Parts: sequence; structure tokens; C-alpha cells
Amino acid sequence: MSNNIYTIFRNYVVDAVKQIAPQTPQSLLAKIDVSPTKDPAHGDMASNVALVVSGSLKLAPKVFAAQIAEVLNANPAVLSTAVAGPGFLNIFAHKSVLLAVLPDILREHEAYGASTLGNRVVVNVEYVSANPTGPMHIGHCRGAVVGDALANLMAKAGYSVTKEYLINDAGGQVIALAWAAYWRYLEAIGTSLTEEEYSARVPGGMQYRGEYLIPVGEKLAADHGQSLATATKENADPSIWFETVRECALSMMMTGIREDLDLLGVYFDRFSSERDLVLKGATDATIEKLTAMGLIYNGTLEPPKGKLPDDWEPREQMLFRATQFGDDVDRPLRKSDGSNTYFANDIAYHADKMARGAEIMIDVWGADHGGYVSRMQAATKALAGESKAHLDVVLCQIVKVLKGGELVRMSKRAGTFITLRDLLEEVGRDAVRFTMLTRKSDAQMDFDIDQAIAQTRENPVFYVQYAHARCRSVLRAAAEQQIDTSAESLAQADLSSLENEAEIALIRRLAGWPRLVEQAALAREPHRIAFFLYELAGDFHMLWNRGRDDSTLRFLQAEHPAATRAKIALVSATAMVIRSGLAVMGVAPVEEMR
RNA sequence: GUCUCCGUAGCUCAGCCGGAUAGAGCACCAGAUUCCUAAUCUGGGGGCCGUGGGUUCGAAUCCCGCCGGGGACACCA
Repeated sequence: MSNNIYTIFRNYVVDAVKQIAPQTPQSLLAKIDVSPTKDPAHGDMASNVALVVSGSLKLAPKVFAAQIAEVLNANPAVLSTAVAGPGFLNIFAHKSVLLAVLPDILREHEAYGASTLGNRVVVNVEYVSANPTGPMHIGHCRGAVVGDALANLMAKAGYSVTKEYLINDAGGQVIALAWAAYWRYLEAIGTSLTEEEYSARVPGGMQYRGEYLIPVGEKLAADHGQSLATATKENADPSIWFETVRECALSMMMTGIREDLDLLGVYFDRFSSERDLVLKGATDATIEKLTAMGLIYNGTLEPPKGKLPDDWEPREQMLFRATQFGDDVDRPLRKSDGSNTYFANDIAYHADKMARGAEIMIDVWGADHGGYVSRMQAATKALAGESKAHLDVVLCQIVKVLKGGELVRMSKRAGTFITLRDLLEEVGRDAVRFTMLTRKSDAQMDFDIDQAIAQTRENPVFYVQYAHARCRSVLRAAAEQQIDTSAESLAQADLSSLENEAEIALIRRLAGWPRLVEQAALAREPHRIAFFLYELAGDFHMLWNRGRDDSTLRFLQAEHPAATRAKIALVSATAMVIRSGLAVMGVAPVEEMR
């Protein structure tokens, strides 16, 4: 059952069309919309029904709108209707329709806004998937917050959601990690090698020189003594130490990442290991399947246009026919050394998700992976075949961090690299999460540390939290006056005294929450929640401030217990919707701000 | 060179699978202050929605070209 009053009225309108013009095709019915009006003079909601349908009936839109209006006027939920502009049908709902939103909220509490839109379709949201080669930094943070909020949003919209993290533990980066960790081990047991001497012996030179690997070296030294090195404490044959060091480094890196995720309040239903998939033969099996479908061949790619990579040379490769599924070029599955490309493993991984029942896969990636979207979607399309499964990709743009008006440089070399943990310590989990959702994910963001912790209206986190705290403050004050503030009781309140425009505006906003959840979920845009809450908070603060000049708008009316109950019902419902929204964002509401 | 994202008020940004007079905060201007939380509030000015075409009842929104900015472009993940 939906609480979305716009959906309910849309059904009234569609029913009216079916009654008047039963031959109207489904395709036109689907285009009928009932949406909130911007201007209250246009009613509570407006429909494009006549503009969409009248053409097929060879009627003027205004004429058809009038016919629909006549049917709607017989509906007790409809107060009145008007035909306006080019043929909009404006609907003034009976006041009880709007007021009925409050007991709905009070009965459902934070669950209000939940939708059946998703129809329990299985959705897999994959995000973060940071390489286990170091601590999480700010770039990962945005993806983590966006992915987590999006997953919560999809769940709220009625999808059956799995939150998933892919551990990229199979590629060359993990080899480099092992070599780097081994250096820290040699240091821990007191090698005479210098870092540069060691690096010269590492294939490709040593990467990952950050100090965060020192504890890995110490752990290895503690567990294995000098048994992983030669007697002279120089690097031994990798066959002696490699597996041990890699396992230790991976496990400690993942532990650190999970700790960071805990601090951020991000929890996954499942961690998948790329290495496990490969060892299981998933990649080979997927390539076989694609081969059987005739989608694999050996060929040579054209060199990329523009600036040519220095070491480019024509080379025959195993290619996937991505161009058959909308990609620009076919894509390689094997590296020149014969091992699988990351793309090949990722295809297998997405096949695995589909095999586990995912109908909608959503991957949250950094924008630097944007060029990878169409090939992954092509592969998904190829493997999905007749099933409806498909892949959506949400890209997260760069986050620039500002402090004191200055850009904080993100350079590993300069040592000004901001980890997620640093940011959380400085700003706090809730402000980090909320602020990360104050921009569309595919737009670049300046994260202003000063603003994120400021206690002014400019800071949406504060403004929304403050609205909630004020609601709770009123409810506490009411309880002290022996007023029953339980939701069960308030849901029974007589609400007819609520009629000031500021009160009605607030109620209308609350009524829009279920619709917002559905639309944000369809658009895969969790940032809309943050904007909604900011506007909701604005409506509430506005009503509060009106109470300064007009004492009849204050929530606690000593002389009017019935009016007080109605107002408190509104306050309690407002707090519930704020909590409902914050829960999707993964932000904790505050009870009091003093 | 190709692909992709972005371009909306002085600034930072919403709105974008077509809807009516394009919104918010900051800044600016003018007022308010014995009050459930002044951690301010109310009101006002401010816009060829980058640009030129197209699609149609209707375009900030969809399509094409151009201008300007970010990002990505075999064998990394």
C-alpha cells in the first residue's frame, strides 16, 4: 500500500480516463502524471492528463480536461478542480486528504515513505571496492557514502538489496603490495639493504612506500622471525616468502579498511574476493560461455587516436565483441603475459552476481573509470541474454577538500594525503555523510571542512539536525505539561485546527516524502534526500519563526488543548520524516543541541 | 582525435526520462528583536538557464552543431 497521495490521485485520474475513453492505449495512460504544484493557486496537484490523451480523441485538451474534471468532482477526496493554461487539470484535494498524512506518518514512524515500487526485485549495489593496498582516503569516502545511501534508498523504495564490496586481490597491485610489505619486514628484522637497493631488485620498482605498511612488516617479523629472509637479512627467493607476505598484507589492509568503514558507518552484506573467483575458474568459465556465443575472437586493435602510448605496438589479443552491444571498440580479455585482464575478471564477477539472482546491478565508481562503463554494460547485456538483468553505473566525481578557504593538496609524496580517518576525526561521521550527499554524485564537489562543522544555516547538516532537535524539544516540553505525546495518541488527534499556510506548507512537504523516495530511487540519486530534508527543515523553521510574531502559531497553546494536540501531531510527524530521511543517508538524528 | 561529465543570479549549487511566472543558501539593500532554543528572523532587488539550430501544444530539461572547463582513452585496477 502506498502512502504517495500523488500516486493515489493519479489512479483516480487514470480511472476517469478509462471510464470516459476506454479505448485509450496503455502507452498513453503510462504518460499521465499527477504532480505537486509549484504555486498553491494551482491547487494541491496538477495533471497533464488532457494534454497527453486528448490528441488521440481528437478533442481540444481543455474540453477533455473538463470531462475528466467532472468525474473527479464526484470523488469525495476531491474538493474542486480547475482547467488552466493549455489544458492542465488542477486538483484541489479535500483538506482531509492532506491532514490524513499526519496519522499515516504517526502510525508508521520512520518507516513512512517506504514504497512497494521495487516489488522486491533483487538489486546488488557494489561500492567502495577500494584496492586492499592501503588505507581509505577521501576519494573512496564519497563512493562509500553515495553507495551506502543509494542502497538504503533502493531498500526503502521496495527493492531487495544486497550491499557488496569486491576485494581486488588478484591483480598486479597485490603483487606490488607484497613486495612493499616484504621491505617493511626486512626493515623490521634489521636488514643492511637501503630502500633504494631493495627497490632496484623489485620487479618494476617498489610502489606503496607509505608508512602504513610498517605494522605489516613488524607482524611478519613477530610471527616468522627471520625465516622469510636469507641469513644476511637480504631478500630471499620469493617462493619462500611471497604467499605468506601477501596473505598477511592483504589481511591487515582489509582489516584496516573494514575499521575505516565501521567508523563511517558503512556495512556490507557481502565481501567478494576477485582471487577466489579466479581460483574457482569463474573467469575461464565465463570466457568459454562467451566463446560459445561467438563473442570472442583474436584480433589486433587499432592504436588509440591522438597521443600514442610510448610503448604501443600492434599485438594480437583475445577480444570481446563489445561493439555488438553498444561499445565503441572490442575489448581485450588477456594481457600480453597471458593472464586475464581486470575486465575479464569483472565480467565473471558480474556473471556471478546475476547467478546469485541480481536483476539490477548498480556499480558505484570513481569518475576516472567512466571510460569503462560502456564495456561493462556491453558484457552484462551479452551475458544477461533473455533475462531482464542490467547494469547501472553511478559515477562519483572528484572531491576537493577545503580548509580555511584553502585547497588541501592531496599528494602522497608531499605527505598531505588525507585519509578517511583524518577526515572523520576532524568533522565527524554524520557531517561527513550528510555533506557528501549535498551534491549530485557526478558533479565535482568542494568539501569545505569549516562549513561542514559550522553551526549556521549555511550548513545543511546543522540546519536539518537543528530542526529535528527543535521538534524533540517541543515534544519534551509538552510531555512536561502532562500532554500525551505518544504517536498512538497523536494519531487520533483532531487536526481540523491546522490551517495556517505555514502549517499547510509543512504538511504538504511531509506528504511529498513517499514520492521523493520513489523518484530518487528511480534516478539512483540519493543526494535528493539531502535537499528534501533541507527544504523540510526550512519549512519547519519558518513555522517556528512565525510563532514569534503570531502566538497562535506556537505549538504549545496552554488555553487550547485540542489545538495543541494537533500542532504536536504535526511536530512529531515532522521529526519522524526527518529521521526517516536521515536513516536513508545513514546519519543519526540528534535529540538536543544546546 | 574519440568518448564522457559539466556550463543556471555576483558566488556555491538545486531543478533535467518535456509542463504553467526557473528555485535555495551566501553576498547586497530595507526592516524586526521582552518569544516553545536568536545557534537570528521578515521582506526586497538580482537571470538571453554557455551559444546556434531542431523536435512539439509546450524545452533549463530531449536531439544535432559550436564555444569553454574537468575526466577517460591496448597490454593498470
